Parts: sequence; structure tokens; C-alpha cells
Amino acid sequence: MAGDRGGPARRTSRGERTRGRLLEAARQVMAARGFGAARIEDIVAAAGVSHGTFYTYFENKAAILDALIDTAAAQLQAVVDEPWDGPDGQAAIEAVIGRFVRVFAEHADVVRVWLEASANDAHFAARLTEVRGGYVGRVAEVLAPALTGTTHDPTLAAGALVAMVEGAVTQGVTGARDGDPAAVVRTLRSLWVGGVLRLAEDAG
Amino acid sequence: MAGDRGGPARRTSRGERTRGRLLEAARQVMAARGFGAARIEDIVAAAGVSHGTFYTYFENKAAILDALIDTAAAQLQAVVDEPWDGPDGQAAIEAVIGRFVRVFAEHADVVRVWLEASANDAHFAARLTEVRGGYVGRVAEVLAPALTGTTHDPTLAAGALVAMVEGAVTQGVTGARDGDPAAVVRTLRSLWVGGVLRLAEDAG
Amino acid sequence: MAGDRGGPARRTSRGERTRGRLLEAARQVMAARGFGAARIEDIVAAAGVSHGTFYTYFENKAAILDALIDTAAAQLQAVVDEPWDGPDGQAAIEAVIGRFVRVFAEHADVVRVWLEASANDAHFAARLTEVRGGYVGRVAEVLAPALTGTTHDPTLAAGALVAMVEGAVTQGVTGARDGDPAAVVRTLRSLWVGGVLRLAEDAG
Amino acid sequence: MAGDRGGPARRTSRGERTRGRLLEAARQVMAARGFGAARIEDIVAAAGVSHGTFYTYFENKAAILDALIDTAAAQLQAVVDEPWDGPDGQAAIEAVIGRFVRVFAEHADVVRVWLEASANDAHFAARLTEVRGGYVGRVAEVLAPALTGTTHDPTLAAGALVAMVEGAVTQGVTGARDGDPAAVVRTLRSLWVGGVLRLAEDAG
DNA sequence: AATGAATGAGTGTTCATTCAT
DNA sequence: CATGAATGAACACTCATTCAT
Repeated sequence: MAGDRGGPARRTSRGERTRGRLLEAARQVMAARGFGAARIEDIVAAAGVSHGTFYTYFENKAAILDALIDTAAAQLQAVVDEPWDGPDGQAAIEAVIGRFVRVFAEHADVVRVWLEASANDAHFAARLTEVRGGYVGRVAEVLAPALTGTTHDPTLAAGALVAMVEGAVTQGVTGARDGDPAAVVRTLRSLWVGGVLRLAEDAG
Repeated sequence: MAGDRGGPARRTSRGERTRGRLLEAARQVMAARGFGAARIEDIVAAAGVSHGTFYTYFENKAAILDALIDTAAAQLQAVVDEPWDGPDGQAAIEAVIGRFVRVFAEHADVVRVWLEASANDAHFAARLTEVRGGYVGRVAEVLAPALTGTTHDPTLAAGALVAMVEGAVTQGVTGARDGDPAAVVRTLRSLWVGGVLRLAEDAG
Repeated sequence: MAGDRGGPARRTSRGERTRGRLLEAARQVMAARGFGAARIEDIVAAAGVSHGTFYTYFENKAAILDALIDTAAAQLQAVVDEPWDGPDGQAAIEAVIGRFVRVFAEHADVVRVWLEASANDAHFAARLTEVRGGYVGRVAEVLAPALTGTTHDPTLAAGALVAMVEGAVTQGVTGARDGDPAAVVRTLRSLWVGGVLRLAEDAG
Repeated sequence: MAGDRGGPARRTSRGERTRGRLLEAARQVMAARGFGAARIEDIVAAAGVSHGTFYTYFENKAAILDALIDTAAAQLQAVVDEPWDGPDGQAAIEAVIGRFVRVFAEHADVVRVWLEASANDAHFAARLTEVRGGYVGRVAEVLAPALTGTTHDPTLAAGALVAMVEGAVTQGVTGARDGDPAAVVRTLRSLWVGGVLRLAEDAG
């Protein structure tokens, strides 16, 4: 995993607990202030440890975000790795979108921070490209058969659909019925399915 | 307009030119490095003026981004303010999406920086919410008639569609046929139209 | 007390020593160059610590002067708070003036800096007014009985007498027999006592 | 006179007027903000001229204060140069103190700024020492005959008395009957005369 | 004489990171 | 493992002064 410090820490359960507290604190602080504005000071204060202890567990500020991203990325990847039927299987596509939305929503704060960090840091930009490329590519694969013979590029379409889900969840789609993730899934599913059907109809 | 320094500067055409050069330089530097990492030093070097001159025209780093955002926001708003037919007028909706995409693409660099700055700065977050709220609300209005009798919330749907366009353009869904904005517009238009038609079919 | 940085610092005796060195350095540097011209750079160099360490103990340049003033103000206040006999008790008045002169002389450098800072900074001006008001008021109280029936205002007289002591010491009325504070006390005492007796004789 | 710029300015009456406006503006701004915090920008704004014009009339910021001090110093000197009787001539001493108070009061704002500038600038400190030395020396001369045979140093006593007057006026002696300069003169005169008489009584 | 745009040296302050205890 | 004091590089910002017009 990225972001660890190989050293002595994490051998004992006490160290494990401290590390966990730091991760949770970093997540909260970065969600609240953003990556750039989050100070180590804030994180250690939230975790209830001393300043120096931070560096027992993480090499630097980037490393702790990296560790946070590890978790989110793994779950995002899992959605993609699971079996996935074509766009015609309504229930299947709905399940996939549902999982996407749920995972994104669960990690929306980390993803927001990740997006911000990508603007300044090539490493985070690369990880983003890699992870996004992974699931956009998978979606494109699924879309491809339906789009043969049309003028639409599967990767372009996949990117747009994924951006729709990512944006809808990351931006909070607030103003609407926040409280009901099921409603969000339902609407996104219809937009996705309807959009894909339309693409398929556009003859070359 | 936000982002100006009230009094002294910009009375002569020479001053006007300097201010313009600073804006262009800021745009380039911030697009390349992001807002946080962009140093005044970089901006003035790119503009070919001295360090102090920056502050003749802008109160601080945030102010010059504010000025950049003024332009982008005005054009985004213009797209929304123009007459706009219902979702059935195919040509009309295509034109709107086309304009949206074009404006977003034209200011994609500024929007990216704006997104980053929003993570740290309440002012930019508020401006983003305001501008986004404006066009999401307008799209929702247009969608509303088609969605009566369905379970879909117009604002939620509008937010998702706008996120799709914003994300597709901002993230440079490139990787695919970059060079062809017309292709992007065509695919986004089909996804949008198809998605909306599908929503309308979903009976409550 | 004003001038501290709340939390982290000053828990260990090492920190305590560093803080003390900074205070002493600030006192010397400000006495030599004045408040405005004293640079943090000069202070940390004199204290033998790094630039950043300054901010571990004091929020900014004003805060360290504030801390210096805390000490001076407390001692000035102490002179006033001690028991104090009427203007007739010769020995008593001499003791008070002596203490005044000694405290002023001991903190003359800080008071000079304080006076300078008051010209630019409302906070220091307010503290000065407050402290001065305190002992001028006390002196006026003591003077009041002797001045009933005369045309003299006790506060005015007290202000003038205090200004005499403050000015004599602060300006280093030196040039004359510097080395001998006792001589200064003796002369000031006679001027003070003689002046007050004269005021008392002036019938309304 | 110190503080002028020899050049083209001040030849025409228009130039003369501009120079006067700058002096008056500098006086106001420096009185309000202090010397250090007064910006050329503030002064030219108050004078209603452009930034560059300042340097047509004064070499730098110090020069304009120097010019202001010229006037005050000359009048202070005049008080001292006028004929002056011994400490026994009641009317005479009262007249001198009255003139002192009046001149100090008239230029109190400039003197305050001058005091502040002396803390940072050797030139102003030197001028202050020179001017003060002048009138303190004169007062000491006058006092000397009365103090022969006592333990009191005339210069020390003179310094204290002058500090009393200077302090009383410069600090606004507020809290008391501000509005009545005559009352201030009366009280200061009694303190002065009573003090001196007492000194004279102290046998060596 | 006047204007105001341009300059750039100077300095306060922040904060990630190190290290002695 | 934990602590928190110390470090110092990095930057934003100010403002007196110059100079082309």
C-alpha cells in the first residue's frame, strides 16, 4: 500500500490504534478545510496525539492522503471488477450504478480532497487518471458492442456517464432530495440507460 | 465586478494593457500549477512586470482569480439567459448543449482552478454554488414539465446532466478524440436527450 | 496576561528558557532600534534561536511587546497599590516618588518603546491610557484633600507631576549626574513637594 | 531650512500653494497615524495631488517632517530667546511658562510625531536633543543662582520642569479641564514656582 | 509642474519536517 | 512509541521612490 512508513510502528495494537486515529482525523480535517489548508497541527490535534507522532506513521502530508485514497480506490476498483452484464440487463445496470453511487457517496469527502490535490500534485493526478481510466475503460468495454456502427466513441460516452455519477454525488446534488440515495440511484440509472439507448440508435 | 482594485489603476490605456497581461499570465500559471501552487512571482514573471505591479491592479492572489471568474461566470450565465426551448425541440436543446460545452471548454482551465480554490476558500465555494445554482435551476425549470407525474426530481436530474457536461469537458474526457469538440457535443447531446426522454417515460 | 501564545509552548523548562531569551532579546533590540525598526530577524538573532521559533512563543511582533509591557505595567501598578500617606508625610511621599522613579528607570527602555508604539497602534495607546490613568488617578486622589478650596484641578496637577517623573526618567535627564539615581529622586521629591505645597496655598 | 528640495518648485505661487497643502496634509496624516504608519499615499491623497508630485517638493518622507519641525523648533527657540527674568519675578515666570505651554500646545501634534521619529531615526533624535538642550540649558541658567549651595543640579531640575510642561501638554492632560489653557498655565506655574522655591531651601 | 504606472528591496508570517529527550 | 521544541525555506504583501509621458 502507498503511504505507509515501513518502520517500527504498527507492530503493536496501540500503534495500530494511533494510526487509525490519525487517518480518521486527516479525513475529517481535509474534508473540512481541503488538502492544502489542512495543517498537520490540525490533524494531530483532532487525533489527540503530539505533533511528532504523525511522522512515526506517515512520511509526510501527502502520504496520509495516499493512505486514505488506497481505501477508496480499492472499493471503486471492486465495483468494476465484479461481474457486470450488458446495458440491456436492466437490473444488472441498476445494480452497478447503485454500487457506484454508494461507493462514491461513502468516499465523497476523500474524492473531493483527491480532486483538489490533483491540481497541484502530479502523483495524485496520476493516481486519479489511473483509477478513473480503470473504470471508465471498463464501462467503455461494456458500452462498445452497443455503439458499433454509430459515430459515438465508447470512451467518450463512458467518461461522460461516469462524470455524471461522480459529479452528482461529489457535488452533493444538494437542493434535491438529499436524504434519499435510492432516488439518486433511480434517476441516474434512467439517465444512464436512456442515454445509452439513444446513442445506440444514432446510426453512423 | 469582483476582483478589481478600486481607485488608482486602469486610468490609462497603458495600465489597461498591463492589467490584461496580468490576467492572461495568471490564467496560464494557475492552469499549469493550480491556484495554491501558483506564486505571484510566477505570474508577474509571465506577464513581464515587476512584483509590486501586481498589487497595483489586484489586492491579492484571490482577487485575480476572482477577476478571471468574473468573465467565465458572465458567459456561463449568458448561455442560460438566452431563450431556450423545451426538451422536445431537438435542434434547440442541441444548440444549448453546444453552447454549454463550448463555454465550459473555453474556460475549462479557469473552472478547474475555481473548483480547486473552492476546497479551501468559502468565497469561491459560494460563487460556485451561486453560479451553478443558476444554471442548474434553469435546466430544472426546463425539465420540470416533462417530469411531472414521474418520480424524478427535476433539480436532481438537472444537476446530474450539468455535472455530466461539466465533468466531461473539465476532465478533458479527452483520451478519446480530443481534437473534435463537435463529437463531444454530439455524444453529450444524445446522452442528455435520451436520458431525459427516459426519465419522462418513468411513470410515478 | 496579554502577549502569550496560548497552548503548545512553555510546558517544559527548556521552552521557558527560550521564551525568556526571546523577551530579553526583544527588550534589547527594541530599546536600541525602536519598535518599528526592530525586525524579528534581529530579535531571534539576539536570542540565538531560529526565525520560526519566535512564532512558537509569540503571535507576532506586537505580542512580544505586549508581554514586555505586562511586566512593566504590573510593577507600575504595584507602586500605586501600596499604602500611601498624604502629601504631608514627607518620608511617605519621598518613598513613593522613589519607588516611582526606580520602577520607571528600571523599565525606561520598555516605556520608551511603548510610547513609540502608541503612536501607531490603538491597542498600545489604550493600554498606556489605562495604566497612566490608574496612577494619575491615584495621585489625584491623594492630592485632592490638599487642593479643596483652590482653583487647581487634582487630575491636572497629578498628570503634570507624573509627567515630570516619567519624562525626567524616560528622557534620561541624564546629561547631568547620570550615575546617581538618588540625586534624581531627591530633586524630583523636592519639586513635587514644593509644587504641591504651593498649589495648596493658592486660595480659590 | 531643512527639508526642501532646491529645484524648480516653489518659484511660482501655484507651486507655493501645492507645497503648503502637502505640509498641512502631512501634519494631519502624521498626527493621526504617526510617522511610521503615515504613507506618502495618504499624504498626497489628503493634499489632493498626485503621488509623484510629492517628490517635486520633498526629497523623501523624512524631509517633510523636517520641514514641519523647522516651524515648531523656531517658535520654541523664540520663547527661550526672549528676555526672561529670574524665578522670583512671578509675573515674568508665569509669562514664560504661558508662552511655553502655548507653543507646545500649538505644535503638540508635530512634537508627538517628532518624539516617535526620534526612536528610529538618529537625525530626529539629534534635532530633539539639540532643541531640548537649548531650552533646558536656558532654564538651567536661570535656575542656577537660586540653587547654589544646595545639592540640586540645575540641569536636572530644569529637565524635570520642562518635561512636566512638555508631558502635560503633549499627553493632553485630558481628563482635566481641557478646554481651559489658562487653568493649565496657572497650575503648571504654581508647581514650577513652588518646586523651585523648595529646591532653593534645601541646604547642601 | 503634474501625473500615475512601475519598480523592487524589505519583512512578517506560516507550516511541513526533524530531532533531542 | 510518544512528545513538543526547534528549524528554515518559502511567500505574500507593502510602500518609498523613480521616471516616462
